[in-house]
Amino acid sequence: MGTAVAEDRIFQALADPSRRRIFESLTRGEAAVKDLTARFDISQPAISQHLGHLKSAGLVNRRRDGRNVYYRVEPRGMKPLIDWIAHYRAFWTERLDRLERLLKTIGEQRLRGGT
Amino acid sequence: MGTAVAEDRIFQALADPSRRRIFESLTRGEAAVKDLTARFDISQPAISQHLGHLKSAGLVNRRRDGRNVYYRVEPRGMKPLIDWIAHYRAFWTERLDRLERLLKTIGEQRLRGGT
DNA sequence: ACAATGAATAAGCGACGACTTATATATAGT
DNA sequence: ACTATATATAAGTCGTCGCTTATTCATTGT
Repeated sequence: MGTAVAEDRIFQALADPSRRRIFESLTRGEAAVKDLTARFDISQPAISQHLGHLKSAGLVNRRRDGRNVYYRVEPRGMKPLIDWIAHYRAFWTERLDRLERLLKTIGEQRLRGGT
Repeated sequence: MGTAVAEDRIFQALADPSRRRIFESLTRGEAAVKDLTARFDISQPAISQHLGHLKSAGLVNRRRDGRNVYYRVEPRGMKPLIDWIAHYRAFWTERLDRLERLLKTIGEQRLRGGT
């Protein structure tokens, strides 16, 4: 029953706005903790904790360089999320197509003076 | 600064495992609250609350039929999430491609007896 | 009008999570 | 060895969240 899956940690990691902003910031390039601390208005420990969550979710990687620790996005980290969505992609597109057809049909009926 | 965006509610809605299971269940077809209450091991109010969250996140719709209230997935609801991911798609694919090339290169080096 | 069924809301509780400050660890430079 | 800088961890606080039970609202049938 305790089937904790990959998308679990990812959704949780990205659910917090501050953490998502940090993550988005990292997509624009590798950054050290001090950089992020300067960029955002929360304490350095808070930044480190967020990075810890992102890391254990597989979304970022660490690299040490002297006193600095640089974090960068792990591109493969997003895969489980993409897969989760893709699992229902057929559903989404099918439904969206059906909706478009429906709206089109209704539009045509209205033009013809139908209900 | 309080820029609460669409993906905010979506990520939050999908972050909870129970709620995500309910949502996934709905992707397999429309269902009434009583159906979901029978399907899952949590109380009816809990189900209704989860559905409320999913609804206000734009992920599901309501339809009343007599005493029953049927919920169904709103296909367009996923769009903000897909867009959010797609916004970095160039990033992901670029990085993934580079990674693949790198791994390939390393593999070739190893075959040639390199480090 | 009444009873029965289905769903939503109210209120409260316990756990978890996102912060904080304080402290520990690691590295660099003198 | 000492000091300064960068990061991580510890401990505690406060709000939020997911759940429960109790109740209310809505609809149907007799």
